[in-house]
Amino acid sequence: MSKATIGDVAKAAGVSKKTVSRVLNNEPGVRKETRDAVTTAIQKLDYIPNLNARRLRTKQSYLIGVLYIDYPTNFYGSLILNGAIKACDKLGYDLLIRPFASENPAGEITTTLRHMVERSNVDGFIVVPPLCEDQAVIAALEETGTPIVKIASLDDTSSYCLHSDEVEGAQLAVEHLINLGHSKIGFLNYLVGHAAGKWRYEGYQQALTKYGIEENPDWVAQFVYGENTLEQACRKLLCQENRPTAIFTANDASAAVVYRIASQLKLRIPYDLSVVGFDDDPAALNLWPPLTTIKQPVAELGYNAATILIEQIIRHQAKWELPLSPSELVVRNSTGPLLE
Amino acid sequence: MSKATIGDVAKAAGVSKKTVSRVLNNEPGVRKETRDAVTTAIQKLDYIPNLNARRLRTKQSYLIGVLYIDYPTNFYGSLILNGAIKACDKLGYDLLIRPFASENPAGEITTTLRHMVERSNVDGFIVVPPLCEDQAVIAALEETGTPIVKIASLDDTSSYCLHSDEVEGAQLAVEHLINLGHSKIGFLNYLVGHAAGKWRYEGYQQALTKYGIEENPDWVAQFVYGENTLEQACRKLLCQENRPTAIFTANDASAAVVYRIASQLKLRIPYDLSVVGFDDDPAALNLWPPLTTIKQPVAELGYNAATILIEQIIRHQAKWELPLSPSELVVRNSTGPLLE
DNA sequence: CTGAAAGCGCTTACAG
DNA sequence: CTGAAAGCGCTTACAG
Repeated sequence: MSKATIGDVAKAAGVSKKTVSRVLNNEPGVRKETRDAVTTAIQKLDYIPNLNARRLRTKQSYLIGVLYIDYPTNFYGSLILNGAIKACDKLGYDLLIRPFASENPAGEITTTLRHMVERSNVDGFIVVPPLCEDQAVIAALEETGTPIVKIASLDDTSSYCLHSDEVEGAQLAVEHLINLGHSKIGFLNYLVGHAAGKWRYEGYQQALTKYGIEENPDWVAQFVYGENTLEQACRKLLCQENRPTAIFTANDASAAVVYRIASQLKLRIPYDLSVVGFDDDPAALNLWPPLTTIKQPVAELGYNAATILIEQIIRHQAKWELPLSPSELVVRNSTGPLLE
Repeated sequence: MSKATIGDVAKAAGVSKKTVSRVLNNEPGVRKETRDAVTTAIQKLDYIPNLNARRLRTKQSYLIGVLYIDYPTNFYGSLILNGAIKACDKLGYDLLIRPFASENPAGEITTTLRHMVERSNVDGFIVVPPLCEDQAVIAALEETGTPIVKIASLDDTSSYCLHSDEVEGAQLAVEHLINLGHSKIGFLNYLVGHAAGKWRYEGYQQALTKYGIEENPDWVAQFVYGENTLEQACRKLLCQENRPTAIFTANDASAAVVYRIASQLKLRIPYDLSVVGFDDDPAALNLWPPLTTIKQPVAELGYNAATILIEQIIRHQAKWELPLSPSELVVRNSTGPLLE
C-alpha cells in the first residue's frame, strides 16, 4: 500500500516538506512551477497523505457524527446518511453513525457524546428527526461546544436547522384532492410533536383556506401517544355519518392504517375514499392500490446538512441562504375523482 | 474538554509515560501499587487518551468498514450495523459505513476501497449480503490484504463467514405448515443467487423429506432477474388447477406479493391459503392479516462479525467456533389449519 | 518491574 | 515565495 511520506515527495520534488504541505492543502503562495513539480512527484510516488498524522497535528478528526433514533423502517435516516456520505466524500470527511434506542434516547446520551467527542474527536454533529426534538439530547450536544446541524426541527433558534418545504408539500397533496373534486377532506396526524406533523397540518389548512373551504374539526384526527391509538384516530374519521371523501395523512405509515380500516368498513380506495400520504416511504410500497404521496428530497437534505456542518467546522461561521428544497407530488392509484 | 496528556498523568503519578501507557493498554509487568497510582491519577485528571496519537504511532485506525448494498427497505443492514456498533463500543473501535448503489456495486469499488483503506486506514471490513456474493467486490477487497468477515455468503472458502441457521429456520416454517395439516406446500424463491435463497430452499426440501412428502416441481417457483417477475412466479403457483394450500416464501417481500395475487384471485388468507414468510421484515408489518414468519438474530450476527473481525485484526489469526445462531418461528395470522 | 530516547507523519510558528 | 526546526501525544525498541 501507500508507503511514501511527505518527506519522500519533498525529496523527489526538490523542495521542503512544508512546500508539499502547502500544495496538499491548496495554500496560496507557491509558484506555479514549484506546485507542478510537487504535483508530479505526488503522482509518481502514488502518495496519499497520512490522515492520522494530520489529525494529530491539527486536532481535528475529519469525522462527523450522525445521531438518529433507530426504528425498523427508518428509510428517512438512511437517505440522510447517503446524502451526508456523498458530501463527506467530496470534502474529505468521514461519517460516524450513532443510532439511539427509541425508548429514552436521552438516557444514553451523556456517555455516548463523551465517547464521540472525547474519544473519537468528532468535529460536529448532524441530528436527524425526531431526535432533534429531544431537548435533553440537544442540550447535552450544545454543552460539548461542537457545531451541530439539525434536520427538520421545530426549534431552530440555537443551531443550524435545515428542512424541505413541508408546508408546500402538504398543500400539493390537498390541492390534488381538491382538483379531483373533493371538499370533504380529512387530515390524520401521526406526528404530533414533530415539526413535520405541524408543518403538514399547516399545509392542509392553507390549501383549504386558499380554496375557500372551511376546516371541519370532525375531519381532523391526531394520534397522541398515551391518549389513543392511530387506529382509534382513524376510526374517528371514517366511522361517522358525514365522513370525509378523501384523507390526507401526515405520513405513509398512517395511510397504511387508513387502508386497513377502510377495508374493514368496506370502503373501496379510491372509489369510496381517496388517500394521500406523505414521505414516499418504501415500506408503503406493498400497499394496494399503490399510494399517492408526497416525496421530499431527503438525501439532498443530508448532503446539505453535511456540507453546511463542514463549512461551519472549517470557517467557524458559515452563512447559508439555502432555498427550501421543493417537495413533489407522486400520483399513484389511491386517489380518484369524487363520485356521486 | 479533555486537556490532560499522558505526560500530565505520568507526572501526577510520579512515573514515566511508558508506565502510564502500559496501564492504559493493560500490559503485564506493572506492580499493583504503581498501577493503582496511575489509575488514580487518570481519574483525578479526567484523562482520556488521544486516539489520533495512538493511531499515528500504531498505524492502526481502530475503524472498521461496513460494506452493503443500499436499498430502501434494508432493515437487515441496519440490524447488522446496530450489532456491530455494540461490539465496537465495547472494544474501542468505530464503524465507517459505506452503502453501494444497487446497480453495479462493483463499479465504484476500486475508488472506494482505496479511499477507505489508504485514506481512512480502515483496519478491516464487514460485508453484508447480498454484496458478499459479488465476486468483483470480494476480489478487490482481498487484494487490499485487509481482514474481512462476510455475512451469510455462499462462498466461505477464503475469508471468515458468519450466518445463522437458515436451513433450520426454513424447516421450522415448513414444519409449522405440515403440523397445521398442509401437505400441498409451495415455495416461492425471491433470492436466487443469494446464500439465503439456497439455504431456505434446502430447509423446505428437508422438511418435506422428513415428513415423507414428495417435492412437486409445480409448487416451486423462482423469480430470476431478467427472466420473469416475482408476480409471474407467484401466479405460476396460484393459477393452477391443483394449487398448493400453503406457501412458504423465501422472504417477507415475496409474501407481500402472494398476498396481493391471492386477493386478486379471491383466495382468503389464511382460510384458502396459508402463507409463511422469512425475515420478520418490518416493512411487512402493514400486511393484513399479520404475517407468520421466521426471525433471525441479525443484530447478533453483526455483533459477532465485528467481534471476530477485531479479534482477527489484533491477534492476526483468530479461531472461532461460533454456534449457528438459532432462528425463531413467529406465528401470526397468515397461517391456519387446512380446511376441507 | 520501570524509564529515557526516538520517532510515527504531518502542520504550526517562525525566519528569511 | 520557500524552508529548518519544533512539536502534536502517543508507542516502539531498547536498556537497565
